[in-house]
Amino acid sequence: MLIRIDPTSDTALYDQVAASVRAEMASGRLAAGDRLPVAREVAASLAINVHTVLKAYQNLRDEGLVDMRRGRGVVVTDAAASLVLLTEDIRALVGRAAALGLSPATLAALVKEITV
Amino acid sequence: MLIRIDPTSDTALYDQVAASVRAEMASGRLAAGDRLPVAREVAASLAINVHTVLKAYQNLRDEGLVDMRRGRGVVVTDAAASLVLLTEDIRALVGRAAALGLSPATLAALVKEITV
DNA sequence: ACCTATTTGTCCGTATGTATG
DNA sequence: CCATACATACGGACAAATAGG
Repeated sequence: MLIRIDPTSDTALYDQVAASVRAEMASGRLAAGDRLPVAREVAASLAINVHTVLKAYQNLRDEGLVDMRRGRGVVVTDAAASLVLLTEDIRALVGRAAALGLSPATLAALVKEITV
Repeated sequence: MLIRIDPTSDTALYDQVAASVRAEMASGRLAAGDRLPVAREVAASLAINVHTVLKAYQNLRDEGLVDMRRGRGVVVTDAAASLVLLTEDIRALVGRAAALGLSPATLAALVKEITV
């Protein structure tokens, strides 16, 4: 499992960690049943706090992407599979946007605006 | 605003705080537009940590019951009004359960089971 | 049935950032 | 510019659930 963060980014660390995990799910490298690395180890390897990693994991749990249990760890749920399908749709959308001369960034802005 | 906790209870402190606020909303003592007491003061008066209160508040925000903004505080949303209505339904349900010889505790267990 | 290691859950304390008024 | 109050991140400690020997 590869989790990366950019300390210079202005997005919250726990959001970066969660996004990193989601990306792994979307790519299929993390599938249902797979276990996420132990929070404390992730924190150590990224040189951030355990609480920060746990908050990321808990957010993923709130999204239904993982199950968390004491002594058992964090396990990817079936919901992660739909992320893979969603990714294909997103890619297609980005492609259509690109064909229209719209960058992924502006597309993201549009999506965000509509979501809100 | 009255927020009470029972240190001897086995439910998490932040859950007790959140439940206390929800009760105020359900009773109508806290209505839309009202402001929740500052987290730091609540923590001080209950002799618990600010984070514990903030976590309770953040949970309430995730439920859509309050709005939280830096420098402005925590404000009750319109969604709180529906809590009042819901309370009436709950009371009615408890009444029907009681008529059937079921205690609120067993009713709660049933509700929980169905929810899950 | 017991014990131990693992791993998340909760709580505390502190510090700094940042939007609001 | 200043005070307020939540947001984020760090650090540490102990509890509780799970798994495995």
